[in-house]
Amino acid sequence: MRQKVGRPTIKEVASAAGVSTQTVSRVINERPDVSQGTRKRVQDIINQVGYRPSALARSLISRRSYTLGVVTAGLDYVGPSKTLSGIASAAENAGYSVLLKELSSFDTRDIAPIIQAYVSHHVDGIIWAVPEVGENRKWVNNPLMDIEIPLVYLTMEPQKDLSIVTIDNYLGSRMAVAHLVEQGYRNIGHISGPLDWWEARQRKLGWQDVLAEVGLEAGERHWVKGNWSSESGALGFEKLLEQYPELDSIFVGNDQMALGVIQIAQQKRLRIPEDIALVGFDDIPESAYFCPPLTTIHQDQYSLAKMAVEEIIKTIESIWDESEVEEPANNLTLPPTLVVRQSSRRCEKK
Amino acid sequence: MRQKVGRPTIKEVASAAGVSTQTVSRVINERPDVSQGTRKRVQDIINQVGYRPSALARSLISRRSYTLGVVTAGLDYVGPSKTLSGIASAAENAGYSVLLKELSSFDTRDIAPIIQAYVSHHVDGIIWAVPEVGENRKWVNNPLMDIEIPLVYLTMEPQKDLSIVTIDNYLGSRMAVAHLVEQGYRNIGHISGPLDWWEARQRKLGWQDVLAEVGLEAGERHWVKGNWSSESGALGFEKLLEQYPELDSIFVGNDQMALGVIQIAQQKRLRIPEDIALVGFDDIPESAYFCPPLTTIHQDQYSLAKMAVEEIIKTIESIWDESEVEEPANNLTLPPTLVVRQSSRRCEKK
DNA sequence: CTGAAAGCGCTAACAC
DNA sequence: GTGTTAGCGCTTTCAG
Repeated sequence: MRQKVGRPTIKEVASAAGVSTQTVSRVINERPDVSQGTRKRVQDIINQVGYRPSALARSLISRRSYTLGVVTAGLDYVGPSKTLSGIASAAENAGYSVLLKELSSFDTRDIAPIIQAYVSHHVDGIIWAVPEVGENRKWVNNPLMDIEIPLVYLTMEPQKDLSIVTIDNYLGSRMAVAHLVEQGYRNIGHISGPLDWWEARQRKLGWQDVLAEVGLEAGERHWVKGNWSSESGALGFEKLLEQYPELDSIFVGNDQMALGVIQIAQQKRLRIPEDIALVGFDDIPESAYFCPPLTTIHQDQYSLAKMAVEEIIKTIESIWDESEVEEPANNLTLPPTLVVRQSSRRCEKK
Repeated sequence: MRQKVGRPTIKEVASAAGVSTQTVSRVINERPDVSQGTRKRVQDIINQVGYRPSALARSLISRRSYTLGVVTAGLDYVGPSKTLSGIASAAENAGYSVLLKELSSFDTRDIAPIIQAYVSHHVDGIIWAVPEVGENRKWVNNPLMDIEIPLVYLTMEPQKDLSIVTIDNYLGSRMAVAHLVEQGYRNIGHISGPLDWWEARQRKLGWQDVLAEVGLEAGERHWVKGNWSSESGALGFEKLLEQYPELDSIFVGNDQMALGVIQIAQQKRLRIPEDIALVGFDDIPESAYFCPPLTTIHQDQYSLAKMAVEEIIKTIESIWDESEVEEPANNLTLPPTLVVRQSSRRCEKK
């Protein structure tokens, strides 16, 4: 017959120390109103039996779980996993646990079960760290979403009355294209990401706008659509070369696709940057070691994540501080930076 | 004065439906002993008020949380994040939540706080998805670890009485080197990962053993140490060229370092594979688009993760099935596969 | 089939 | 300083 041991409870500690459970509670919560002697005695027992207060029971009564629900998607991409990493460490530092949920697809529309699960777990806040794709944000202003739980979104179009933290993709794209213009390139093509992604649209728009502003062409034959993969970059480049033979440089929607471009360029004996200059987006670790090293736009997903966590915790705290002033929803936009490497340096065509 | 709204409780549902809380409980747990009429009436109220049973209260009483603690590290690496992705989806499918904790460094030795936090949260099991580095497994057989919680480890040296799920790095390495031998290469160097990593040691060992078995040299001057980064691969390659000039091929400990090798090779006008053949390890998505495409060893981290989750859930269930037979600790080892691309195809040196 | 009572592990609000 | 009483939201006896 197996003896039921289980973990020590506050009651056991109390009786072992000869005090009431209330006193033990005071000790573990570091309340001042316990005498030194009692405190030490209780603390000793606690260490001795390895007592850990039940977070469950505590959350149940205190109505706070110190837990954040975090929704991600595409953890096999560099961006999302880096973001998650930032969220996890920021939450940890703030004393919050992370209840993770990964969406099986980017454009999951039925988010009710997820929210409900989080409600059921009494999370104090939710971070929606999924990029905006297709209709996957349709629900944000739904009546269904009249949740009492603070919610912060990552990487979506800024919107009134919502807490959103995002990288400025449009600005990044402008920086990339402006750099090519400065370097003297005049026939600047674009390989975009899938246009149901908000980020892909922003990046394409930046390209169009900068070219328009300096009086260069950005028409239909000057760009092609990819799907973020290296393969689509390779295919896209071949197509672009056909429809835009004067092409002297490309702003590519992400680094993976740029890698595909590099491969085709090698096959066709096109030199980078002498024949075709290249700028990517994302600054994945490998991009510094492409042949040639890739000029790209660096996004600091880590800071982004930290800001999101700080934002949501601020909101949570404000609810509990009884400060009648509800924390207003904030839109925070982080600027990316340009990293210049060899793939875009101006070289005279021999 | 702020009205306390809060979420609906079982009590409210009960009184709204004119039944006792027990009956509501029976309905949400889909117990058979409720009449059709009552069931429907209760269910309607539930949907109407949007009632969700509290997972906290349930776990507290049922002593099961249907939650898995998952420990990772280095989510900015491809491997760990892919593994986490697999764990998240497998857990989801099995109806378990994931409480995530990311270690700030690989060789965290003081794991007590982590375990204690998980105990406090009543997790049903823990998946330790951190690679074995340095002394970071010292605690596994500690008395401190006399936790009642099932624990499954990923990616560490198989060990009796522990549940371990891992890729066979040694085998993968053997496959890589054997492939080079088959292709006719005879001066096969190695760039290893940091040797405090178990995986790096395994990969190096496979290289040594295969070479020894076929009567080729694998001495001190035939390998150098890297740290997984592309930069270290580049540096390592330069050093290796000096100390091992006859070098005709390299088995590199991971794909990132192989990328560094490729960069240096281009600078030195060494052709791959004509002058130097290359095999990597990991099969990161980019490796198919390196110049040239990289032959490498593919590890299926996703299946690995799935197996770990299945393993731990089996153990958890076995505890609750009162089946006096404790589930024995299992060591599962998954074979990787060789992916042949251009970087290792035998070409006659012109 | 349904309800009443007890209690999971803990803390808030009061007594003493 | 410390103990008592009540109860967080739910489920498990055990009556009816």
